[in-house]
Amino acid sequence: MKILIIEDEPQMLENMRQTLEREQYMVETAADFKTASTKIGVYDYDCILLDITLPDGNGLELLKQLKQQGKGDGVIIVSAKDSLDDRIKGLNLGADDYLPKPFHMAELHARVKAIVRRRSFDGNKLIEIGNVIINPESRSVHINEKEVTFNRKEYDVLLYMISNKTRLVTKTALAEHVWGDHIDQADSFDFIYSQIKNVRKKLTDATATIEIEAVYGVGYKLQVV
Amino acid sequence: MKILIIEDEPQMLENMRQTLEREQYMVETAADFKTASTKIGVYDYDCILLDITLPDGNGLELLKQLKQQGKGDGVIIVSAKDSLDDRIKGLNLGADDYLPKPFHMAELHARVKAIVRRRSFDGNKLIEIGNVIINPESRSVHINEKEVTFNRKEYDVLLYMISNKTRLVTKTALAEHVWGDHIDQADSFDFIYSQIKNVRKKLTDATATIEIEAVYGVGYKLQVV
DNA sequence: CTTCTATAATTAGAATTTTCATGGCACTAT
DNA sequence: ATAGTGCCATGAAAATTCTAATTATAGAAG
Repeated sequence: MKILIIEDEPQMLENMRQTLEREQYMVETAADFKTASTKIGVYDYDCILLDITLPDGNGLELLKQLKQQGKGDGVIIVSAKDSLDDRIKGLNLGADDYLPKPFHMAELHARVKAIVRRRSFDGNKLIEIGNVIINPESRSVHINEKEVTFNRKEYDVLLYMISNKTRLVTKTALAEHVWGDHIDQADSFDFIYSQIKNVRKKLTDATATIEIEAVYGVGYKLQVV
Repeated sequence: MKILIIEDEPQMLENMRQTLEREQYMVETAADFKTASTKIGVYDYDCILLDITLPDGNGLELLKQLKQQGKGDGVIIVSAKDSLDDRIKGLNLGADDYLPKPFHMAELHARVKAIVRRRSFDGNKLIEIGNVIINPESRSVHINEKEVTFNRKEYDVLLYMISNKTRLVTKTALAEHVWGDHIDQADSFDFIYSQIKNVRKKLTDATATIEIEAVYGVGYKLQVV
């Protein structure tokens, strides 16, 4: 279950991220209009949390754009100004829900849950590539019918790679998604190398039919062999 | 067994809470439409006591909404105005029972008990995993044909783990279901560790064929051995 | 085409940090 | 008083990051 949070206030963003990550959602973030737009262009999200006031544009504008691209499903508008006007505008533009700030984190969780459930009744879907099967609900990985245990970061890395199929995954994307706020300014990606190594080992040890291939200078790509 | 009381009159609310807590129910409360809606979005309740007159909306409206979400089971409407009209409306909307104010607390207890028993698979049935058998109605646990006594929290933990079979249970989920809103920001999960410790001890002392396995960094999982 | 160079990636193992288990104690509500 | 529960201190275990040495890669220079 993949969620994009678009929010420019760092503290707020972090709270939201933590709340949702605790519930095992895959969270990605964007702090401005532009990054949000590009991310949505590349990935599909099950739910998008959209702050209206962004440094480089208006959230409603973005929503309009998304609707045109057919990517505007599962959008929850988050806004400081609970003006009836904005609310109506947002819902008219096709937002699925409207959440006025300030709100309790439980409230956030509730709204997201509602949207996600409404959109997909497949709480129990398995992700399968090659002979690798992931069950997100139990956080378990099966390779060749056998269960293989991955610890947290390893699992996150694998899941992220797999959910991007054979698309190229940049190291920054990987870092941002799996490590979140921990990255300061891409000083070094050593911690990624470590985890990639472990994941690869576990994959080959279990003779998986997928492998993680490095793309020099950019990142990694999944390869089905 | 988790119950939500939706009631805006503080004194009444307190009375109801005390009555039901005495009977070992896990009680949560909401004083208005909005918080009620939020809570139901996040948690699952075995029974919902719904006052019709709320400060920020009509209880029947909430019921309608719940039914649409598929969360409208086990609802008992509590209302001061015993108008035939409201009663019929409520039951037509799919409420399971209707309790006119004023009522005796014993009456409340009886109705709740009836609903809980009627609707749940746990009402009369036994839950069995490995050599562990739980009778939810009497809150008793049998392991290897022998009765083992679990304290309230211990029992709740065990029941929640078992009702999730071998699914992964995150610590937040456990906290929410067993401790309810007692925890605000879950800075530490020490209270979970304590109870897990006790439950494990009782399980192994009685040579149960199930065990609670920690999933590092995430939560717990039940294992049948 | 080959060699060179700077940068990137891999790897193993050490160091650190996080998470979990456990026993005992203190508080609370019977 | 007594049992249940949460809190704390401690230690153990596991996961993650860091370090440093090694190898691979792309592109420039010869």
